Amino acid sequence: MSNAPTPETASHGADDTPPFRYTAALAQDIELRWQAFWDDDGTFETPNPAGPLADAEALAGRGDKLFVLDMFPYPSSSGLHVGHPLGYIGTDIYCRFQRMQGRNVLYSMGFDAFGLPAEQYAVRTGQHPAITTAEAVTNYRRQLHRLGLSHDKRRSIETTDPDYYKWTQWIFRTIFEAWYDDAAGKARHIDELIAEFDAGDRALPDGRAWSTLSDPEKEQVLAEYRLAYVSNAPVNWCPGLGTVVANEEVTADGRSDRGNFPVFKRNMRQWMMRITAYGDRLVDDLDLLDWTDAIKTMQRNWIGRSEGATVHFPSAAGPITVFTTRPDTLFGATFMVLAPEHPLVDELTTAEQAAAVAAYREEAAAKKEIDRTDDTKAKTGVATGGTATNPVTGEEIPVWIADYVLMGYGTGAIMAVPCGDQRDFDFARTYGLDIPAIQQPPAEWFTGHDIAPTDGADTSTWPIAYVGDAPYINSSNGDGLDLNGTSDVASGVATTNAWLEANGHGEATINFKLRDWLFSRQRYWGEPFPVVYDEHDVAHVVPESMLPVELPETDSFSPRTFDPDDADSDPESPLDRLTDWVDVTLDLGDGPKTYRRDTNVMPQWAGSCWYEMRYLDPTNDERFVDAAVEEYWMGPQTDERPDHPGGVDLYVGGVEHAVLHLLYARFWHKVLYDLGHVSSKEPYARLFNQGYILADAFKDEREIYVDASEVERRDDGYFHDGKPVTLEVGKMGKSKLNSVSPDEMYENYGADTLRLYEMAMGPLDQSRPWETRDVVGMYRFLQRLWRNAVDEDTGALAVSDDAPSDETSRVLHRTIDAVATEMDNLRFNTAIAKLIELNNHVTKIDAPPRAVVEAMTLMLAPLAPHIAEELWSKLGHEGSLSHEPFPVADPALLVDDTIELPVQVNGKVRGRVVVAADAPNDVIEAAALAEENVARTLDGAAPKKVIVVPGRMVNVVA
RNA sequence: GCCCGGAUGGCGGAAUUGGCAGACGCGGCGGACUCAAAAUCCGCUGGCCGCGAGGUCGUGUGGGUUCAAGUCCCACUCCGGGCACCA
Repeated sequence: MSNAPTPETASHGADDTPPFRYTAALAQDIELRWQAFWDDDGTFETPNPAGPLADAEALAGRGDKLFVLDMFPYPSSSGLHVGHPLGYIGTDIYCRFQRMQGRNVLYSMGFDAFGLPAEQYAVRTGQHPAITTAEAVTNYRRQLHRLGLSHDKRRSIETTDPDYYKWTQWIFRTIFEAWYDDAAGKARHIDELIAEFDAGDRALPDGRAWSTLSDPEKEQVLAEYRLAYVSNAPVNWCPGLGTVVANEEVTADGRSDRGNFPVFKRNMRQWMMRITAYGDRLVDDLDLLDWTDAIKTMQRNWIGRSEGATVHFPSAAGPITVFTTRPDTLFGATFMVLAPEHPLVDELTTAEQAAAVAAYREEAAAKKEIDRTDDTKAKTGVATGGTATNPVTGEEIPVWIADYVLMGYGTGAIMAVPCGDQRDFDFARTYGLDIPAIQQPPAEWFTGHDIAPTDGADTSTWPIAYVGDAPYINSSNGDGLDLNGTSDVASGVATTNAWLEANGHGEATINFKLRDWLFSRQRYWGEPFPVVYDEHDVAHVVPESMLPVELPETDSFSPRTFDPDDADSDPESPLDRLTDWVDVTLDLGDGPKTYRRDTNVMPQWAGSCWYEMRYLDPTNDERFVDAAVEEYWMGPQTDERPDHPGGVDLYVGGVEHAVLHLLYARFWHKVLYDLGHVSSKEPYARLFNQGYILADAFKDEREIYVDASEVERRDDGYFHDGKPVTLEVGKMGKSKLNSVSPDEMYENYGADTLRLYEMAMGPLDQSRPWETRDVVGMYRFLQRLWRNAVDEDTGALAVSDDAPSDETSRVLHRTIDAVATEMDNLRFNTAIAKLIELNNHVTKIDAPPRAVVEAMTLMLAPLAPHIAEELWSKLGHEGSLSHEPFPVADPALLVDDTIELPVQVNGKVRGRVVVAADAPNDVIEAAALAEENVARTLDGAAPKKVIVVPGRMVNVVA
């Protein structure tokens, strides 16, 4: 370990500022020196148990492992604003604190550098995305480094680096070569499936004999099983962007979320990922995760698992199939509603209704999805004139069409149970359809709605549908199905499902809202697929030895865009034009042959689906991560919890990734787990969502943002250039002209002040508004703390070797106790407040005792590491304090001999008494009643009751 | 429409299982230093009444439980986020 750096000279602030005052200039001097020291010293390099970064000796000196991860940034050309590093500062403090607790902490940072924004920026400026991305990454690295984050820089990655995306492609290859074995409940290698087909142990779904199939036919069959497959699925074609966008990238009104261009549905050959195979496990394993209930709920809702039944209603046009979560209510199904686009509508429609149906379908087709699904509008529909047979009652029920039923969801048809569903009830009342009761509502329900109780099927007086548990009535068909009298929905569902299955009318079904993941993009700036097609158009993944498939150089990286309204245009990827690259001769095991490369690239999510694992073993060129290294850092902590799934110990990031990123990463991780490549079942054991930094933004009368830094506050409002402007609070961002750069803060206050300010603003998980003028508070705190230890005129240490007073010791140890607890729980705002209190106490001491200053310096170190290192060095210590033990509170100093208790009379504080900490209740009571103001308030009246809460307070009930 | 959060001084926020509301910071006021200002330092700072001792009101609104409610329960208002007729 090298020696601590020495300051060159005293810094100089304003004319008569003492030369060794903690000014912004001195802070900068200190910060740059210590950042250089940490780099040279390798202070934050973390040893691995195996592989290139293994260091057995260093590892032996460390305690338990801790893997802390930030959601890595997408480097934009405009650089960081002070909102970006909020979470990074939090994780850095936590890591520094845990290092001082002896943990072996892995903490690094990478860059998610592929993606459409870089490509679009490059298109706008005419520069290659590789160049603009590299510049943005360099700027981000500088800004983050200047913040003093304790990253292990050897472990940093960029998703655009071929050495990184080689393994992204390898994982794609692995997923392509896998299938989901429902019986085993896990993914297996595709060769095992082929072996089963070859041996005749598994039949083809369509009954053909495997041995009679040609190779391309076999490949077609296998594509039905593979976890990555090409599908001729409907996609969202956006001619204005020249690319296909995912469902989740389309806004509610059917436009692209980037650029706001129209989006059209069209069919296209696309790579898909079979994430739906993991629907159950993605839901069930949420129970193993230390995430907030809010995020878990969002994932559950997105996956949308609902258990119910598929039911077939016979009709003249063939069976109409619906999915229902409430098959137990089939006896109340008195009509059906189909989407206007449903393929059976034509056949069901009678001659009399043909004109009305045609008109309605035309009307529905012209509506946007948002209008069709607008809940505030009245439901419309028309009868087809056709009927279907309710399979449990045998009754003919009318079939309607209505635009609120969407072809894209479920089967595009529903059964309507008007007595138990408000939407169906409204529809039935509007169009005069039958509403027989199938449950007997309780008496209170009738009185609650001011109507006379009815029984039997009559619902004519009901104002609304009855939704709730109640005994079934009219729910028996004399053919083996009888629910009458039962009031338990679960058993009603189970009984009905069994009957449907036994009689061939349907079966129990689990339905997911989750769809397979559209995994290809017609763009340039992404990972190329490691896929080639042969003369039969069969996809082959290239062997591992041919990875990475590098993104070819080109100057024409823009997607070809079209008239945004031209729905009939054909997508063309930038890679399509590079024929030298597309047409390739390879030997895939049966001699050199000509192939055509896949010209799609992967979506931005790909690189972020596994990046945490590359931090573990960034230079490994044999494997994406060494197995022993993965197990050390991410293996299940079964000693902590028997069902611990493994994964990152703490993952911090914004709630905007609650669904997509987290779900995709979990899916990839589970595939890798099933195939034995990782020991952890889940990538992120604990998730913490940080808040956002908000900032005032101002709009002028044209509704255009004005530069927030130029706005003047007056008593009568806000003004820009003398004109009134309106205030709008929101996320900080370049487009709102309210960004504050960290560079500005480094220059005016220093990184330590910025770190403290961001943490002191409020709890880490809460959004809070930025106020530049408040930053000075933390700057003053550091100045006072510095002055307590250092003579501002000479720069010499100004501590005494005296033992601290009893009072000071108690304050110190109470602070140690509180700060350690608060830091361990990520409550840095209150940890800072406790340190300020201690420092304010120390300020009152002439020459503060060394023991107090040393402990205070160590406690400050995670929060404001540079000034702490400098003080530690001035206190005569060699090297960095980063691995010094965090101070430990002496329990004896946490308890006082005497305590002051508030005394209430009827709940209002009337006085205070000082008693021995271990005083018995009757002594406390006597003291309380004797207190002057208490006695006066009681005015001689005898108290009815006295409540003594030991150590807390006394309440006298008069 | 449904679901999930949230609402505390002029501002950001603090407050174990219900137990002294307003820690800490900003701002404001007063003072020290200075020719003066800035910076820095010290003190005060929820509203109202009172010379004071003290009293009184007070955690979005209205009820309730309790010796005691920011905290628990019921109803409501507003703000933020998520979902979108999910069958």
